[in-house]
Amino acid sequence: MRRTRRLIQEALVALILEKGYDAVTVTDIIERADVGRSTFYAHFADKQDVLFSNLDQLTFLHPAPRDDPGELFAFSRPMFEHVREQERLVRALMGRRGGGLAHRRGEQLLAARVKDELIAAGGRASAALDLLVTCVVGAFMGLLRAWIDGETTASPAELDAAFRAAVLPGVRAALKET
Amino acid sequence: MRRTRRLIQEALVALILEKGYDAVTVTDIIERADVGRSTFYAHFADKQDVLFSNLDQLTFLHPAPRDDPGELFAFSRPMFEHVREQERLVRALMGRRGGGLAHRRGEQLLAARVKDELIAAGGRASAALDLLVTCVVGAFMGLLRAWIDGETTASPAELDAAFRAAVLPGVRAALKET
DNA sequence: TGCCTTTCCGAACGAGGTGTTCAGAAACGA
DNA sequence: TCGTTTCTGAACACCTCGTTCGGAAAGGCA
Repeated sequence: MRRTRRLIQEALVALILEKGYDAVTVTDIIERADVGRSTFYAHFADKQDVLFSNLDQLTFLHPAPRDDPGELFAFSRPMFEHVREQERLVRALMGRRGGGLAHRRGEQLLAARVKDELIAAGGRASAALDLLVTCVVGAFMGLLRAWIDGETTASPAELDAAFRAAVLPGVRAALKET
Repeated sequence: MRRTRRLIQEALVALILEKGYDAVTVTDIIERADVGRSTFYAHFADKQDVLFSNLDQLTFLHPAPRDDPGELFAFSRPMFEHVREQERLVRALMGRRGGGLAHRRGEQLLAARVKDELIAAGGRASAALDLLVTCVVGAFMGLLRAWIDGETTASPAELDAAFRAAVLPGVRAALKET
């Protein structure tokens, strides 16, 4: 049943926020969800499976594509806003407490997007461009995790501004050289 | 004995490179090190303790301080070079296989250093500066991990160049505004 | 209502990991 | 040679995992 799946997913999210992903055991989950042990394994392969099953619900990972092809990194602000709206779920899945697994998924999706934008803006695919993408993604994910882990209380607008200010000058300079 | 400690540390490094940190068990370690179980617990509290005990040997985490106060982020190139020299140990401790624990230590040390440099270069301590620091550290650690995990084969000089090109324009602009 | 199918329950199991304890062996220094 | 430090490895209680299985509960359908 779909209800059972949801109970298990929500139990894991709640427990991650309390103890951190690594400390949560399957036994914890089934007790919290009030579900039989065999029922758990009928729906999910293991703990990680539950974690990933929550990932689809993170709307900020699937932002609206290129509305305005003129502006670079237009995803930034909406993403930070989505993150704030889904604060609870994001904190559980993407922060330090989440064990880093979901974080890597986010990095990969973002890297693909950033690379697309840079190429669309005139960059040529090359090893140097990949390094630039890595820097941009690193900066963005750094800000994201700082906010998720409560190291900053900045608003989405401020995070967006900091990201653009830090990264856009270097990116523009790199694109002009091509 | 110091020899025993070293045997255990080296066993963990070797095993991380083979299986990844999470998959390594204490039993694995003592078998590889050819050491009694009780001996292990006489020297280390647990697996994580062994991991952290290796951290002091990472020379790139303790770079020579501010030789030339004029140049921003002078640590970058020497760090990438140190990383290459200690490739094996760095791969085990700082890469994805290392479980991310040591990676966070590196982030913290680097963040403190970057913040110091920015303030020495005329930046004023503020929330905005902290966000900038986060971006810079994110970019650097992103490059570092990309190299560690074999996503790029760039040389230390190339990594350094990519880091500076991506980050310095934004940093200079931010410093001028103050 | 009665029947049948799907779903869930929870106890039990074996396998494997953890960290501790302890008596004895080995190495070492004086 | 003697005494101290260090290591050994078996045994321990405890926890977690993922599976199995008989039976209970829920739900559709006639």
